Amino acid sequence: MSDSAERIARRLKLPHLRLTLALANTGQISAAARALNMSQPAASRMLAEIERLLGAPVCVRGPKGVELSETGLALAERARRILTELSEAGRDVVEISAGKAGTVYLGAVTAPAIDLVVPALQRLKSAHPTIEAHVEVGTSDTLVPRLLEGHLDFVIGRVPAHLDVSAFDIRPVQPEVVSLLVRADHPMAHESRLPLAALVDYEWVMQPAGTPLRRAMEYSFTSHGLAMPRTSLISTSFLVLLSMIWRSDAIAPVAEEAATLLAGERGMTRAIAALDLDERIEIMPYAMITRADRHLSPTAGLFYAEICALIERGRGFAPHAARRG
DNA sequence: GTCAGGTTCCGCTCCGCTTA
DNA sequence: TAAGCGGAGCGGAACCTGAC
Repeated sequence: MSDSAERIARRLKLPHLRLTLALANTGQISAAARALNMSQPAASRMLAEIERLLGAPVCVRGPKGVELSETGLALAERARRILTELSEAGRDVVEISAGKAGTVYLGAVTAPAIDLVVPALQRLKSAHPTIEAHVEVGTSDTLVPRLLEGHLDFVIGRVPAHLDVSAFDIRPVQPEVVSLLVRADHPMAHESRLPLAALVDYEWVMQPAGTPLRRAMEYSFTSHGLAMPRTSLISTSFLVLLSMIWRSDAIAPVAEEAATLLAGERGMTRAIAALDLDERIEIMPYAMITRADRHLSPTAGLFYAEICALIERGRGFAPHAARRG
């Protein structure tokens, strides 16, 4: 490390980082000051001190507020990570000193949320009754950025193509299989070994373009030389999807686990059925994803290990699994 | 001219260090 | 251990700047 970098590292304080981050979030010195419970002049002085220390402007002053400079943006990004780490450290200390499991924040795409997260929580609850899981279910495009921002401990999903995979520890699980849901009295509900070609004239409920499930369906149709069927509704909401197929002849592709939960032999409803396709449609494998530069909290580690154990026992990791160190 | 937002100046309080 | 000193941090008031 150079002398000037060493000098900056030695003199930069946590309030400096908090202010830089607050400036990034609010775009105003006065608003940042309010957010940090300090006066605006004090924040202004602290900002000048940071700029003196760095030897570069942190932000560009304007009549309606401030805009972070390149230096400011870089510092704010570091500040976000450092303050998140500190918050995580606090959580670790509380959990360890209390001698009990605390809270885990995780994200999952639909299938593993049903098939892995819920059973893992049930198993952990017997040994750790105080454990609490905050589960965000969504698409990988929304979940993985939240992992990077420090809002989630880990994600069960896929790393979006635009993100650098070296930022993550990735442990692939086996591929997801697609099921097609319809209402129970749908004209095709009782047909067996249906070819895709028999379904192209119906309306479909799809996930947004670019999502793995949508791409798997697009690939299946085009590989059979079929045109994509008419999409009447695009939604990531499972409830909206169910409402649509329940009220119409629409067909909705979902993860097999979700279909089993709803329409399986011991499923939750008799109003929904899964079509019997004559082929197996697979989505690219999802994975256990953690941030490469961050250790899991004790509780998150416990949850992660329980899910891995479930996978090992019941399903198995994909052959090319990359084990965490 | 008015308003919103930032800077500067001044004084107060708190805290750590030094010294008797 | 207590008193004195100096620096850091903060708030209030006044002032500056640019947009409308």
